Amino acid sequence: MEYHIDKLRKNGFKITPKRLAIIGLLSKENRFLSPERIFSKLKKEFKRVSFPSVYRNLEEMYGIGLIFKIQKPDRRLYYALCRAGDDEHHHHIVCVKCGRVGEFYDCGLLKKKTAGGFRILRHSLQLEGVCPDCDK
Amino acid sequence: MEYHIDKLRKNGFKITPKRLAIIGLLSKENRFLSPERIFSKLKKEFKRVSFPSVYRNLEEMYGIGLIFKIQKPDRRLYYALCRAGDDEHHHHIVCVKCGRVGEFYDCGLLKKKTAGGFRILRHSLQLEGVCPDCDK
DNA sequence: TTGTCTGCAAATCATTTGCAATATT
DNA sequence: AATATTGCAAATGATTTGCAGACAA
Repeated sequence: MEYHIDKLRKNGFKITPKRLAIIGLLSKENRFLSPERIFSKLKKEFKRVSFPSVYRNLEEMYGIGLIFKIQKPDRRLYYALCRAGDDEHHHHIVCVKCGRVGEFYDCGLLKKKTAGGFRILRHSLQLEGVCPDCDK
Repeated sequence: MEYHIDKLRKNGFKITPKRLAIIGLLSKENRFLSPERIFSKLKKEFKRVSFPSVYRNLEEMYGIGLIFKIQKPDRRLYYALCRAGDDEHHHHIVCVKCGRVGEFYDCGLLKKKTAGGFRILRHSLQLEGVCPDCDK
C-alpha cells in the first residue's frame, strides 16, 4: 500500500482521500472492479463522489502502471491492482468464482519468436481459472 | 468462401447480398475491420446500407463462430474472419504494419494446468507482430 | 499561494432497439 | 405466403469534457 502511494507521489500526483480509498479498495479486494462499483463503494465512505473523478483517477493510475485494466464483453472497463514488479514479465489470472486476481510469470511465450510465420512483437494473455480457496 | 456461406445456411441464416459482401470483404482483407469500415465499404457497393444491419450481421456471424472479434483500446469492436477449423485450438496474430491476421496453433498453454496457483480453465491470447511480407 | 482535484451538468459517440417495409426461401 | 432481414429514426449508456469552486503541498 505504501509502495503504491509512493508511486503516486513520485509521479507528481497529490495524495487525496479519494485516491487513498481507491487504492485501498483495489488492494483489499484484489480483483477487477468496474468504475461503477468503485463509485458505489466510495459513496459509502464519502458524502460526495463523482463518476468523472473515479474515471479520471483510475485512468491516471493506469497511466503510471499502478493498476491494469481490461475490457470485458459487457464493454465496460475493469481495473485491478498490479502486484508484480515494474519489469517482471507476467500476466493475470482471474478466478471465475470469486474474481480474485493472481499473477502468472511463466507463460513461456517470450521464447517463441514467431507465430504463424509472423515475427512476434508482443502479446497479451487473459486467463480464467479457479483460485485455491474456491477450488476447496 | 463457400465454407462460410454453408455455415451461415446451416445455422438457419438466409443468404443475402449484404452478408455475402461482408464475408467477401473480411475474406479478401484477412484482417480486423471495424463495423464502421465495413459500413463504408458496403456503401460503395450498395445504394442503401445501415449501421444496425452491419452490427447485427457481424454479431450474428460472431455468434456462430464464423468470425471472431476484439475490442481495441479505442473502445471499438473489430471483426475478422476465422480460418481455423472449428475444433482446432488456436490464436490470432495481427501484423502491426498491414493489419493482416495469421493463425497461431502452438501457444503451449494447454499443457499448463495451473497459473499462479489457480487452476486454469481457459485463456485467450492476443499477439502482435510483423507478417512475412511487411518484414521484407 | 498555486496548481491540482473535484463535483456538477452537459456532451460524446459507438452500439442497440422498435418498427414498418422489403427480400429470401 | 411465411419468416427473416433491412433501413430509418430514436434511444442507450458507459465514458468524457468544460468549468468553477475546493483542496493538497
